[in-house]
Amino acid sequence: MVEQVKEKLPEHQAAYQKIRDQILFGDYSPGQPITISGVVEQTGAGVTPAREAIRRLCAEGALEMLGNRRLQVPQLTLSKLEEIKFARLAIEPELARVGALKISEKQIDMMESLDGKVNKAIATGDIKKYLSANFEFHFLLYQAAELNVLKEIALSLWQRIGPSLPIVCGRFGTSNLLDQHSETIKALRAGDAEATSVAIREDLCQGLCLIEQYLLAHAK
Amino acid sequence: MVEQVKEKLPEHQAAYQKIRDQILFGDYSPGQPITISGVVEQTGAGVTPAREAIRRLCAEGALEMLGNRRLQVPQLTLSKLEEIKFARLAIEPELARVGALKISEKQIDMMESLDGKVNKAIATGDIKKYLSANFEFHFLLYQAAELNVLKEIALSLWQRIGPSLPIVCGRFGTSNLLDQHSETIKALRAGDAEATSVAIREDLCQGLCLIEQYLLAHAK
DNA sequence: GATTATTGAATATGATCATATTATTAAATT
DNA sequence: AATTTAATAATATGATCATATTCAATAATC
Repeated sequence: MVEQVKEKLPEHQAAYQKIRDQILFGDYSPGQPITISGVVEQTGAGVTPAREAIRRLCAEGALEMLGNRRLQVPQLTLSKLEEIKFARLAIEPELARVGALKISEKQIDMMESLDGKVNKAIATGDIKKYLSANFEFHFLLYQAAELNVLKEIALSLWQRIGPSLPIVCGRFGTSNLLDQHSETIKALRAGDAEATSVAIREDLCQGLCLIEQYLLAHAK
Repeated sequence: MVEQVKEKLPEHQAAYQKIRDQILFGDYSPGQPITISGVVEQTGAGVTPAREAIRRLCAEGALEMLGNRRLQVPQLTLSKLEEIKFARLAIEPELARVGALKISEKQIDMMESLDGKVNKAIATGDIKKYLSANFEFHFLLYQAAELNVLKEIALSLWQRIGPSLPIVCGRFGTSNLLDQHSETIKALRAGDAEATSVAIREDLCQGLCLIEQYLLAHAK
């Protein structure tokens, strides 16, 4: 008998995902205050599930508890960015390497299609589309690696920079966002795991350097 | 860990810390089911704060949501351990290196004292004492690094192995736990950050290899 | 004028309850 | 005997409410 996949995920998970995506794709600004009632309104969840979602996001570094019972989207400082950079460069190339060993042709096709979306978003200057397509591009590869611990760490790190990306992009414009993904696709098609890892590393470096420049320019 | 000791921290934080410490120091077993009412009893918190604490622990990988509305302490598989090993060896030596640059004499004294507790616990075969003293030894150093993002990642990784440690120790006995900490203290006293990093790396490797051996021996 | 109290609004917090879901046990069917 | 079905108990879930805390604006004091 075919088991029916009933996807009725709990409110707290639905709320978590909704807010998380909003954070990842630039719907919130660094330093923006977050309230429970705000999350309740945004997600349609009850107060208790909303609180659960918030605690989870705090644990992942996507939100920040201020001590005085207040919540906010964290500010990205230069020193925090350096930590994130270190961790991402340690984790994500490994995810890419192992992902390359396990990914299927069909999934590579999907990545190529996502790469197209990325380019289109860059061309049209649609920042949110760019962010979501870029995210999906990377995490489709990471997902293939079947390394859930490392993938969770990577996700947490992405959540920490999400809110700053629209500001950085707005400053430099999407035109400066070169597409580094074709190298990745090429390496994947060739079945070259090491080259895939290097390509992803290059991609990360480029993006992180842009943010670095922005923060340097705006440091006092 | 070392949360800011506020006047009165919220129930959900107190509950989180209590359960987390129990997980870190081996009061729970891998695969053990966790219930909300159980957490309520353990912590004295209400249902809502208990749920918040649980969600946070899930986000940190200390607990696991089973899909069927059930919770458990995660099982440590060999493949998961390999991921954790990779991440810990990437993150913790860096925390040690930067910690060595910033740590004070007084704090080194404290670490030396903790090292004494570790040795004593090994001698007396007190596993829980060993686990907590060892944890404090490492995280005092990591705390000094003032790299909160990396420290949070490290903590999450420790939480994932915690439940398996009493079993491993019970199998091999505490007598096999050589003390690798004196090298760390020596390097810190000499102000040698690189040597500190190497010493911590060695310490991690030793511990991780023990767990690896155990899992290999018990894999089917 | 600057600092300190005070008030009220907004918000977080924690408890309680009704409902929905799941697991477990016992009974019934094949 | 093995499997399926039904009933029960345990548990998670989500809503509501009373209370406590904090912030912001105003008034009072120096």
